[in-house]
Amino acid sequence: MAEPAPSAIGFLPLYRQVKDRLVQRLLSRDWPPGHLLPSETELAGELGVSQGTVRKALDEMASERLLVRRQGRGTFVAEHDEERILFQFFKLVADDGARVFPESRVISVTPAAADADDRLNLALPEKARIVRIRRIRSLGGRPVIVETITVPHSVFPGLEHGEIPNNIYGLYNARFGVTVARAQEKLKAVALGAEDAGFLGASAGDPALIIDRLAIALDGRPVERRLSLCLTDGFHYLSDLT
Amino acid sequence: MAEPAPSAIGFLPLYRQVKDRLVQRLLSRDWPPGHLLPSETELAGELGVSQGTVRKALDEMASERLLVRRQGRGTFVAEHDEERILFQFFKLVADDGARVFPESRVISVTPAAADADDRLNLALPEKARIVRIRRIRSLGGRPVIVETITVPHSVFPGLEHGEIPNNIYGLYNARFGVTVARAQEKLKAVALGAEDAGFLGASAGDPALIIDRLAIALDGRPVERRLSLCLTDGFHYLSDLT
DNA sequence: TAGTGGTCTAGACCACTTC
DNA sequence: AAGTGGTCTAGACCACTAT
Repeated sequence: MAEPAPSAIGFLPLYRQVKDRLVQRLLSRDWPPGHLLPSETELAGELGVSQGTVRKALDEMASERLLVRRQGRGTFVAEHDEERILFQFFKLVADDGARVFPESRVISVTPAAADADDRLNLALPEKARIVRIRRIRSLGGRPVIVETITVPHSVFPGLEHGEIPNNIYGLYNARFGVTVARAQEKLKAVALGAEDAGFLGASAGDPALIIDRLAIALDGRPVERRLSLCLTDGFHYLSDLT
Repeated sequence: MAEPAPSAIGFLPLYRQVKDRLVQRLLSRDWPPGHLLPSETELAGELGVSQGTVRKALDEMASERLLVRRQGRGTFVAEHDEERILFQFFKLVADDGARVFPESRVISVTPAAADADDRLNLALPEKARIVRIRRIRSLGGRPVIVETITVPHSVFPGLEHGEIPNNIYGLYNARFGVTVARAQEKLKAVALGAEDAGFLGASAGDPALIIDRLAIALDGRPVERRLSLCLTDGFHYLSDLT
């Protein structure tokens, strides 16, 4: 690690090599969520680099929300608690600005064969199996979201057996060792169909926001596709352009 | 600047003080967009701090897109060119992923008194004047957005006289010295009204995405409110959750 | 070749938390 | 008082750009 370690594809700084090694330890669950990492000085000693180089790697991982740094206490592996979900992944906010974590009522959990659309989005091979979860989510007691989650059976084997908790990313993490690191959402306005309108206590043809999310795991794999059909009277999708 | 400079409200690191001074020079137009800043070493000498401290201030400003750093060339003041607008502020993307800068056809430019809603959003006093711009924007030749822009007359005096270019943030910058630094967007799904449907070649009642943007200038003032009514067949709003 | 930003090091001290 | 991350410094060398 003391060597410059030139790479065929340009130049890879030492702090990036350090970061890659630390990410590996997250992937291997060597350091599970909530775990306290060794101090910068200890890591520097272990890896044979200076404390400043370790620092740069840790700072970059913290900026990607993989770690949480707390002065005086230490550096911790980030957790998928409700607060993180609420701010990083749940963008629907009441018009008065209040952020509320939605409650969920599961409608169905169905194993099935992946169709062409699923295979394309989740990068799955022919004949792959998926699990589809359908649930209604409520904000302040009012049903406002019809959610359809599609995940590869290979990534979450046996997901269809057992409870589906409200915070499903916490389950992915705890039961399957899969950490959702980031996501991409595509939004459109659509007219509600009869069935969805029924779930939401609205009328067929009413406008609704459809959020098409693809969630990416720590290792870069797409691990979940989620379609959310949302009523937006009283709520809005909040997007910060920074 | 060599003093720790303790503050009544906690502790303000030296690099933040340096950053504040550099931001002031941007605000004062001492360094206009596109300008090449002095090198890190020169700035460090001028300000009486180490090069590493200047570096940290510049890095933070670059991460906020106020500056652009280019190895071997220098550090430049960011510009509001089309490319930046396209990636930072224009989130509507063709379904095949192509990013296209929209063309604009101005419908009206109207000075008026600010209503209660305008005053609330733009933090304006009673009896303030505003200018309202209405235009139709097209993607690939097809009209898909009805845009209503509301700006304080006090911030952009005389805006109503003269051409409204397609890239209006470039105009704010060049003609009025106002740099839009960030924005917040609130999205809802709505049913199209008859007039808007006419502009877009759609039918009244069709679902549309409404984007309610508040743009914030470099100094933190809200300087523009923009309502965009968008058709989303063939296009979507792209949001990255990182 | 000269100048810029980017990386890396070593060491000092500060602010915050815990014991 | 001890340990952590956060700041600041000084200096060396590397990668990239322009001339």
